[in-house]
Amino acid sequence: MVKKTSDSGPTSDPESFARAKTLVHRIVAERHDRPSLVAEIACEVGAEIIEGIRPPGSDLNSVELSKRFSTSRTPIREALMLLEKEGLVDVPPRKRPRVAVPDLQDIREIYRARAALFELIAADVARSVTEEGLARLRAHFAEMQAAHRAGDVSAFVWSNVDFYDQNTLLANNRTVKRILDSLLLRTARLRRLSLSQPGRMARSCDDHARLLKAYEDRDATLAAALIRSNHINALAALEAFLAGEAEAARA
Amino acid sequence: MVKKTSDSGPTSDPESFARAKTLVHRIVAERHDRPSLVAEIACEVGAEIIEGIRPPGSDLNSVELSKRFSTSRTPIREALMLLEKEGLVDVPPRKRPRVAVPDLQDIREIYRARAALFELIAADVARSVTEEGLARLRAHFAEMQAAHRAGDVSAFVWSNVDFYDQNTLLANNRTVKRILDSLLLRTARLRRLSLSQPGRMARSCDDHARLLKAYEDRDATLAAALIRSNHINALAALEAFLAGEAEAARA
DNA sequence: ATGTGCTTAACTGTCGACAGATACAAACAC
DNA sequence: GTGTTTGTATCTGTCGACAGTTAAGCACAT
Repeated sequence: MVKKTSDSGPTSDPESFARAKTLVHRIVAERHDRPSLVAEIACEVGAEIIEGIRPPGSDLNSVELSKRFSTSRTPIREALMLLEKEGLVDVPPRKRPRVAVPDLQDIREIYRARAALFELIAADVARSVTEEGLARLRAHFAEMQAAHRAGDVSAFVWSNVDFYDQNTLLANNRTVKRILDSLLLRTARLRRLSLSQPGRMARSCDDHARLLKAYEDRDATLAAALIRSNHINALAALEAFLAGEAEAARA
Repeated sequence: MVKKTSDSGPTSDPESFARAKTLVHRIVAERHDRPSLVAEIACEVGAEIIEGIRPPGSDLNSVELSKRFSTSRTPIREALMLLEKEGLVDVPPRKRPRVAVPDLQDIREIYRARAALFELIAADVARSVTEEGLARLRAHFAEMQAAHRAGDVSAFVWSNVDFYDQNTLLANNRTVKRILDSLLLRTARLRRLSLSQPGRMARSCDDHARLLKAYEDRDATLAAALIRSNHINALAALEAFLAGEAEAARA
């Protein structure tokens, strides 16, 4: 059963949902130039997963979805396969598809893989970045700061996504971009949790300021080290949050 | 049209084809515990692509494939989507599916991404490897040496795949393993070309001997640096080969 | 020979239906 | 109250068909 976005909890508002949908579209429907039925379904359902409207482990009934989108089950199956490819959905053979349930090991692995790949592209960016590229990075950083001052976690998360997107764009590396996009999707729901911890946004702003400085100095080694530690910090914060949540659940 | 393996050129023999099929199966049908129609089709077609029986850019007619496998087009479409997910096939919307054509930039990106991720896991392996793990790595290395002495490029390639597989296994990192497997698939056809260059197998043996030594010494930093340079070397050799081939094509 | 427009055959996306597998629920045993 | 079996409703995998789109072939002009 799908909850309407109108009664969404603190994890989803219409604006954030729209951003989530755009993100899924960019990643999942990358090459689908024309509006495609399958892509539309995948984006909608994917955004619902990212925004927490469909919690991990919940059923993705293809009959129900086909009614909702007024199609047959064939496009639904394809859309679910697209989302499975991005790690958002589990489609075990002959069993009911479900929203993927990432465990702690998955999360650690994803953050570490992201760290390693961002190291690679940060070094490339530091070497080749133009003044225009720097300006774009600064703009996204400014958005992050503004969201921080406003205490708007959701806006902060999306500005942060934009910032890293700009990095992958500047590195001009399609393969790594694809992989990072996919990994991003799988942690999109968790990022907000991590950043909602007190002091986390401030810390993240500091980290990104230092990274920006390294880019300005064209210091590839430092940029790589910084972007790596940014991710390790984010992972630590997320682990702390999840540990606290597990504690709370026990009480 | 599908060529039979019996009239295959130097890029495919039945044994190598079987290995290729097993590889595709492991990656593409990872969680399909039961023998599945879709997985079977994907493995067969994927192996044909890797082995060069279906050259890059050739058509993958779903009607023809459905006749060949005696199924309807639905499982064929799913199998092609699985292979697209691994980068072996291009399925543009409303157009004919084709075998993917990796360009030079793709190849560079894939090798560099592989280098970055193998760096990550090599460090982990060096820190945590047991004597049993080392024994397995040595066994695969011995196979590589044997293939080198026998001048059997195909056997060398597959032993090399086993060696790296053992690395990802020892690192116990499912996420990175998945990514590396996927990247491996896309370059599987090219590895043989690279390694068929004179002196390349000898060089690769030397590189792997050093890596093994670093593991024995539990030297994470050195292991990471070595596995990285192994990949950079392999890329350089491949680029040299492709440049030579382009030259030959022009003449 | 080369390029251009039309015709037509072939292919893809989507559909509704059916067979077989799965998971839920109720009845039953302990 | 708990665990096990059985029955049933629901879901998935696959199919053949149809409509709309693509591209290959052919005639014709340059």
